[in-house]
Amino acid sequence: MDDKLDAIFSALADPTRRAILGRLAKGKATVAELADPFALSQPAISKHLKVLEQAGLIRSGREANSRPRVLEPAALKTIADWIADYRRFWDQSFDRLDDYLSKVQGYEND
Amino acid sequence: MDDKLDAIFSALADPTRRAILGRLAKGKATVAELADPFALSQPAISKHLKVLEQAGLIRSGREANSRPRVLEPAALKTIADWIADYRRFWDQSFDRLDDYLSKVQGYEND
DNA sequence: CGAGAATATATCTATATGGCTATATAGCTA
DNA sequence: TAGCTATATAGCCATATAGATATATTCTCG
Repeated sequence: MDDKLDAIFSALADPTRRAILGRLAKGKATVAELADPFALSQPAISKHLKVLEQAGLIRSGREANSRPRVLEPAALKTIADWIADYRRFWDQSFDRLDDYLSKVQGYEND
Repeated sequence: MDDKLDAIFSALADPTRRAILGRLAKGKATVAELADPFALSQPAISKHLKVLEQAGLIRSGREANSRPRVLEPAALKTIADWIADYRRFWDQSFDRLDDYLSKVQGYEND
């Protein structure tokens, strides 16, 4: 798990890679599309994509000639869960809100 | 802001540093106390602390002979906010819950 | 099958990072 | 002030990372 967190945090510690995730949040994209906004070589982008994929933040597909990438939310959830343990430090109302919700359980939630 | 995120994510991409934050979540601690659980030299720990401090994740105090560290939650909130933009990708109920809360606003929240 | 398009891999270079040991600094306390 | 304690800084080494360019691979299409 530590290794997972290492890889995910490390992958996110780069503005290019975060921007790529931002783009993928709008939907599937090819390598060329992902590279377009940047003044970087295509291999540089491929390298960033490899880092993201190894961290589990994205996945590669296969579509004719191209290998489109999609977001893989599980990895983001992993670190969101990690951070959640610290939430009480900045969000005063968190404990009470959490408490409140656990009692309500009546709101629409499948 | 990108620089800030770079520094924070990068600081978190190390298990030793995350463990230090975990310890500080239980309260203020001296460098010696923070170093204790690890098989690392004192200078190595001091370096990690510097990284955490430059990322804004901790602060140094001054108490007689020692320089105790405390958690600085704002930096963690910064990345929690960043991740929040992706929450809808893994949390199906998020949109509706968010909607629900914005209507209630009557729960105890100062 | 041959050409072109999309992407990956290899190799090289420069810089960053994490660890160590040795040493410096700062504040108590006798 | 001298010495002890707590911590920081300097300098060194090994490895990792982010770029680049050149080249290889894999499909598609005529």
